[in-house]
Amino acid sequence: MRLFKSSEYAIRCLVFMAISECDLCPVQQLATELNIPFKFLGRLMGRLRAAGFVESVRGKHGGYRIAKPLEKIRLEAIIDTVEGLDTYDRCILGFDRCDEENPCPLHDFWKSPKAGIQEMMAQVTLADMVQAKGKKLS
Amino acid sequence: MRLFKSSEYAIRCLVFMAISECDLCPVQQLATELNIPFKFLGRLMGRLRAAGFVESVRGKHGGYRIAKPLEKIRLEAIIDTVEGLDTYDRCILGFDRCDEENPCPLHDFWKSPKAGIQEMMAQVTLADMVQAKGKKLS
DNA sequence: TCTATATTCTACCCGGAGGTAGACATTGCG
DNA sequence: CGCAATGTCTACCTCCGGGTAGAATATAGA
Repeated sequence: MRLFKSSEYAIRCLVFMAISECDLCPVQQLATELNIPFKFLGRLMGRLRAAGFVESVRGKHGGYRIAKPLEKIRLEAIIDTVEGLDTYDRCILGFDRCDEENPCPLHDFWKSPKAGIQEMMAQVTLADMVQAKGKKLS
Repeated sequence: MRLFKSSEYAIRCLVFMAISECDLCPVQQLATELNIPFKFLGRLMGRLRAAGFVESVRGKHGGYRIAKPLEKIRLEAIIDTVEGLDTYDRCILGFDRCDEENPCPLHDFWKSPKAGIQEMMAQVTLADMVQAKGKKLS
């Protein structure tokens, strides 16, 4: 079980920006502080911008800032934007049509753990992550 | 959250063999019945054999059969053999040292879902899967 | 206006999981 | 023996997530 590297990066950047004193964070700063490849992060931030999580200011002294209230940015939404949610709502054996009528051998055993993951992702917001006791970002 | 294709294949094959009337299952039969690439499955079965889950008989009328009591084959062990367990016991943000002393922003939220997955994998055995109400294998 | 610092866009490379092909080894059976 | 059916081994191909490089564009400030 692991997120895509891109999702990890996105979450760490959003938490960093939420905590940061600065208003605008240039990609260079995020990349350096969080130890993320600069060019790669540039593209990722563009996608977070397109999705409405952040807004950008171009040119000198530009950068990114969070564009919504922290409570309105759910973990689920971040992951959905970056990598999609389909892998978190599928049969653990990969079957397209695995349901109560025609379940795979792991269907019942997988139900509860899967629900746990989904519930967590649906409830936790950026505000929760910022208020959490842990702030390790690199 | 998803298993490697190889893990899905391994689980489906083991359940199929456990259910099957036949003693020996040739790879060709498994590949056809379960719709798995033949050559690919050949290699995978070799690894399941090396790990002791199945044993093989070469030559005409050969094939594979399960080599241990079904109750002694845990889901955890299958997955460990095929893809390793490290991705199921790590920080969800990918940090090497993320613990109670120095937790990441998701550490506390991730604890319970992660434990749910690990517990499920550690408890479910091949016998459980065979007895489950669901037997969808393709 | 010019320059430095930004974002943004496009093209390419790398490694690993999944998949394919073919040769080789082993064995039952006519 | 000789053939057919099987497992076993090695080499290669494909796709995609991750990562790199460079040019184009925008803008604050001297």
